[in-house]
Amino acid sequence: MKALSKPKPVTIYEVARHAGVSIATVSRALRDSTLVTEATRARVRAAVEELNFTPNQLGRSLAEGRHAANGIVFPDLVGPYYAEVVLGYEEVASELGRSVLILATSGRRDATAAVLDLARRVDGMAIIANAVPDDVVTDIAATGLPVVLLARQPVRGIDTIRTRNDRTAAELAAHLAAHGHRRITFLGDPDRSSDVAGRLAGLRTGLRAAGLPEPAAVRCALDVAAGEAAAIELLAGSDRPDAVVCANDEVALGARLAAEAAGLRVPEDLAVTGWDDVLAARFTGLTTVRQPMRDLGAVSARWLHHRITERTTDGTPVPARRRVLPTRLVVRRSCGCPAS
Amino acid sequence: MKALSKPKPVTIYEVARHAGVSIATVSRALRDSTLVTEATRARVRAAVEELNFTPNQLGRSLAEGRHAANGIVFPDLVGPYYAEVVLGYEEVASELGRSVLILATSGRRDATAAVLDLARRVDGMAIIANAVPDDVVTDIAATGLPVVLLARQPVRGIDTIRTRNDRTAAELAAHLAAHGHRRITFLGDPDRSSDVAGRLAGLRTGLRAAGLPEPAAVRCALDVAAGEAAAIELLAGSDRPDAVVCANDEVALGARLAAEAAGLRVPEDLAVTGWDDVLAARFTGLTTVRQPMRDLGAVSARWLHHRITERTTDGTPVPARRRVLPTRLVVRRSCGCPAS
DNA sequence: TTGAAAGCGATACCAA
DNA sequence: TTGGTATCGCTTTCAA
Repeated sequence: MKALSKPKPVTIYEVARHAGVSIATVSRALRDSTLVTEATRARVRAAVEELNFTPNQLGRSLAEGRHAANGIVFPDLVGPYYAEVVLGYEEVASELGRSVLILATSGRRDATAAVLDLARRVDGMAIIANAVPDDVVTDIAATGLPVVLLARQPVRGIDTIRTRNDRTAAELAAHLAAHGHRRITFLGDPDRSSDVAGRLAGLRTGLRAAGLPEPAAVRCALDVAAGEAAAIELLAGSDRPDAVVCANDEVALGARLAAEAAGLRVPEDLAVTGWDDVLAARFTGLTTVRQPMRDLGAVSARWLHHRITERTTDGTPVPARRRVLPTRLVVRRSCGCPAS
Repeated sequence: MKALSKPKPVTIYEVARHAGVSIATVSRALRDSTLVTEATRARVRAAVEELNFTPNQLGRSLAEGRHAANGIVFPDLVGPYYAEVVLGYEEVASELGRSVLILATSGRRDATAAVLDLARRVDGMAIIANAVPDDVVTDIAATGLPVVLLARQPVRGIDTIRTRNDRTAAELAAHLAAHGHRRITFLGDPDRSSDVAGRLAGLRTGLRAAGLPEPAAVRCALDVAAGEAAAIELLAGSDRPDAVVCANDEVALGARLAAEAAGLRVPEDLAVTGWDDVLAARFTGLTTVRQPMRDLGAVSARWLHHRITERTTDGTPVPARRRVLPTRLVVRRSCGCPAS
């Protein structure tokens, strides 16, 4: 063992010298097939083996003018929601030979700077929900960097993929109405998420169609504690609802805790529904809505790849794409249905 | 608008020309403070503004000889476990000014190649559990690339961080023994995860200490379906246990389903415990063990950063570090304790 | 089929 | 304090 301090990186030059060829030939041998004799290719391979050469990705990328990497930006990874999206994204991206850089923006003051930094390291990026403000999104897209938006209000000229909120929420409303629930309250903040806004809008539509009064809406964050706190206050009020439709499952679970604490039975005294169908929903009989989160990530990775590769063959600007993935009402006990 | 086809990247050269200085000065103005007049700095800044210049990260990294990026490798992101680890890792890494590349190896044939590719794109990487085989780990570490192992059997010469399995599992065993459970079976595969192996070992130790017989061990994967299937078979057998200790919460939830299907009450007829304390555990009264997953990621990011930065000042090779983070038994109903 | 050499876009050393 | 220029490691014409 020599000095461990500097593991002396092996470059293409050494390989070339070792194989008795030029660096150009080494480069070719390592990628093209046609332009190199099988004999020389073998010599190069041998040298590569012997020297344990591994091409420097930076040099390569710089020369090729591409990163061969994609980014994905999300608020955080709390709860299974975003994690699933990221997983679907990663799977497809790496199938397509691209590395994946992640960035969580929640709770950091320099989110914008971080996203701009990310933009310098990738050939395209997906942005989930409200991870970054609109103007940053448009700024980045204006750079020419391919961007795809997920679970977020579309921005002009940018590809967007969402999951169905309105229609399924309306369906949920009809279902609750059929159960005889009349005084329905929505728990969640429509101003902080376009998904939540869509769910509330759908709920409104559905209730109206059922001839029921407008639902009240109580703002709260998307976690158990927030849902519990909001529900405690709500249930202590004079005009207690007979059903709460929650923006997601965590909130619903929190609402349930509040109901228990208030001595109310679910669903007899208070129906509760969620959204996302997390594991806990299944095991607590929570009626909810399932969405194809993995697909959301997968599709976005695929779209991004198209954008990235198409942009080399510059033709007419391909118009922005939109897609809404289907969601499905999952009926369990908490809405008033008999235990299955 | 001109041709949108080639957004013509703005380089440091244009900025230099625009500001009437050399590229060296531009570079300085954008980083050092001392070596540039405030006046010239202003001119450079103006040019940067006007041209909307953004430095190319590849050029920069190549020149600096570093990626300013870290990798993290995990089997998958299913369940909250790895997601939390990744989140903790990302948070610290980006605080330290490093980007984060992720790689999921589960269910891909070319896992090794993918990890090696990742190794070319980062200054260091964390590897979780059995995401990649030992020999690959040592190969990468031999490269000189800083590596830290998480929730995994230590490898000679490599930093490793784990969470406490044995001791807490023994504690759990004692708790179950105190409940009067005597015939205890373990559900999980100790051969596929050092965490699982540690939990089983701890269970053994604890039961022995309590004067109870050796636990049976039934192998199964770490998801609900696997747990359910394994438990169905187990409970159908002639020598039914009175408690099953599961390798994680998902398995425990599956076991519970099996118990219900078999007409057994939990915990009266069968006690069930899990590991991880996922959300569903809390809401189903599952006795389990909580681990600091976020910390696991955070600490590893910090260690990695040390390794990466220390290696410039080459001195004596710092010996590999080891750390075991504490875990905590969370007692709920499923072990036999009264509902709290 | 192969080699020489010109980039790719920054950093940083050496002079001035 | 500034400019000129070598350098990082690779890809890719252009000739031979």
